[in-house]
Amino acid sequence: MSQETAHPVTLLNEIFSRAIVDVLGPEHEGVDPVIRPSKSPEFGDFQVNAAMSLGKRIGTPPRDLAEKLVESADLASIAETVDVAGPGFINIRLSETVLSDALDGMSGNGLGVTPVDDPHPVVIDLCGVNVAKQMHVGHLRSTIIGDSLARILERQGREVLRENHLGDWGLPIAMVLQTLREEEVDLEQLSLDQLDTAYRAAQAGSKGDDRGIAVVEERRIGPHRVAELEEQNAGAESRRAAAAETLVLLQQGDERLIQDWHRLIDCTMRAVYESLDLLNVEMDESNNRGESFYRNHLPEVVETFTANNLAVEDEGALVVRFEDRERPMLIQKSDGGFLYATTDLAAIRNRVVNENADRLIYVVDARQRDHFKDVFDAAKLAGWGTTTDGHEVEMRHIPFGSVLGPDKKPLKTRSGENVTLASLLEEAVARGRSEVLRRSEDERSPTHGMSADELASIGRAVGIGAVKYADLSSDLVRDYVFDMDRMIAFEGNTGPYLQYAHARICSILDKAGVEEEGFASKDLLLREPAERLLALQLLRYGEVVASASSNLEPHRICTYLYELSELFNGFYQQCPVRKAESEDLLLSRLRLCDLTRRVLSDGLDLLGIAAPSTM
RNA sequence: GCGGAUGUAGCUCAACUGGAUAGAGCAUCGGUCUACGAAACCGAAGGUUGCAGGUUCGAGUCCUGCCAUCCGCGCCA
Repeated sequence: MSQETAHPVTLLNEIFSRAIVDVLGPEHEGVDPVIRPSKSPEFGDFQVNAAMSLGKRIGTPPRDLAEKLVESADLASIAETVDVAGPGFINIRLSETVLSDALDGMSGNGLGVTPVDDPHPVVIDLCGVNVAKQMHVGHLRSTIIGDSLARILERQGREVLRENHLGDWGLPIAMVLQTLREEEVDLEQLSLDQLDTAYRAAQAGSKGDDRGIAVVEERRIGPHRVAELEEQNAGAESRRAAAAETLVLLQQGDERLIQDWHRLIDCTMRAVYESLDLLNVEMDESNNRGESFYRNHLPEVVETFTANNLAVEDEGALVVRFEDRERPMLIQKSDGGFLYATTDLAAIRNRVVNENADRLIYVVDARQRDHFKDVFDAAKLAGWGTTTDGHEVEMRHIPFGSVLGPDKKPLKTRSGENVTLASLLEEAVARGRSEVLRRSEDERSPTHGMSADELASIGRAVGIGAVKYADLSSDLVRDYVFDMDRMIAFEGNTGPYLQYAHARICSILDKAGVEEEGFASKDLLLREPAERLLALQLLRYGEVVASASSNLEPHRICTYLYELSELFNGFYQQCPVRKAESEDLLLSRLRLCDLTRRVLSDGLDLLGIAAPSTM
């Protein structure tokens, strides 16, 4: 790549790194010049912030140092203006050619996204379906955040393994099987509703547990309450005993029970795949890596800990202790049974040792922070913090907040039950469709006269896109209030706003009637402020994807795309494309439109959001 | 009790990891179309960044102490 087609930030980094060494000496080799986009167009295109922190460290007034750097830096061929301002900011306005050449470079080069060269796969643990339980809003977040992170990493060329850590084994499943048998449900005709009922019956039956009594006793609540719970407990105990027997049979591979178990999974997963499909998330059976997958690995995992004195017995159970905290982690119960921590450890071992992954990402709600801290630390103690070829493994829990209702409490239905994912998506699709339909009734709308099928499909993309965008567009750890009216709005920082900008560009390009070859190699003219601002924003795309990837924060892409859409709309307002005053300007602006369209479409794809060409 | 997260305009959220006058969008008020798609654009108004200290040229961002809300804390997952 010649110097002329390099990215402006790359150019400025090189020039100012050299200037820093020239002015301050070779010991300042590799110091970051801190190049940033300018905060405001009045300051130019880019600012260099290094003079201030450096000046302080070496005892030179920052402004003087900034002057010296500017003197030493060879900017004549690329900059229009260079100024030192304020306490020591260096403001730079680049020449039109540097910008247009850089756009040329990004246009033919993956839109400026630089590939990451790492042969290790990345594992992303997402979705987390419980068999026999319908998906709810928590699964929504885990699934679409995880899917977006996967897309971002894949976009950089990394191999990503999406793993759905199914809750498909153990006592809870045995209890459901037991309940279904008692109620003589025909498993061949098993419906999701029946399964749901059985799950809740099983839960209710076993949950009048000891903990309830402990709490009641602790708080010195009346003895009648204790007696009540004890009575419940008696029933629960007998149910648990029955379930435990069922579990033993299941573990021994009882043929009929295994067959029932498969039916249970099929019934649950059919609905799961339907929702995933609607969400535009690509996952199928091959992504299932649940508890049953690891069930035979658990004794070995525990063995690794005991053999290395990493686990000790405590009140009959096996616990791992950590130096920096009181709280131990249980890996085996006093009755010999294993816990979810054990399964998570088995998964880490498999992902590192067998799949050779060097990055493990867990998209699980924020309440499990402590759990993952423990599991990661324990895995490192066991030696699974390094791949077999010696790379350090990065284990990251991506904690996300809860979805709240209008009352700011976790989202529930009016009757107090969890909102199912299916019902939520159904509402999103219905809202998207009605919005699209309503606007298509306007004779001047490009969607006017489209077939019902086409409108329905666009409406689906709008509704689902709205929900996904709302979920991904703010800092993940924060709770957010689910408000369909705000999400589906076409104004403001929403999915539909971005989709609209995209559709509008498609329409211009379509109506211009010029094929891509007609403008692909034409000169980009960036004379108008709006053209220049749009160009600068387009040039940031690669860096934004890189930052979303290293921080694992999809909302950075959302903010960027929103700003891009705003700048495009400003450009659209001020710069006629089809009615441009000359042929050269027409072609140049078509190129800007096309580049913007490609970045919008690529960015929305990283979020897993469809970009219809008409809406 | 211990540990963790969050707190920014009336509301919903940003702030490129310590940089210039803390930015957007809703909502409110006022301007732009016989439309390159007005589902858009431009403008006005709105702030002691929970509180109090500290670190330095410079703090929403780092440190200390409080306050409020939420979450977690050994044989559930």
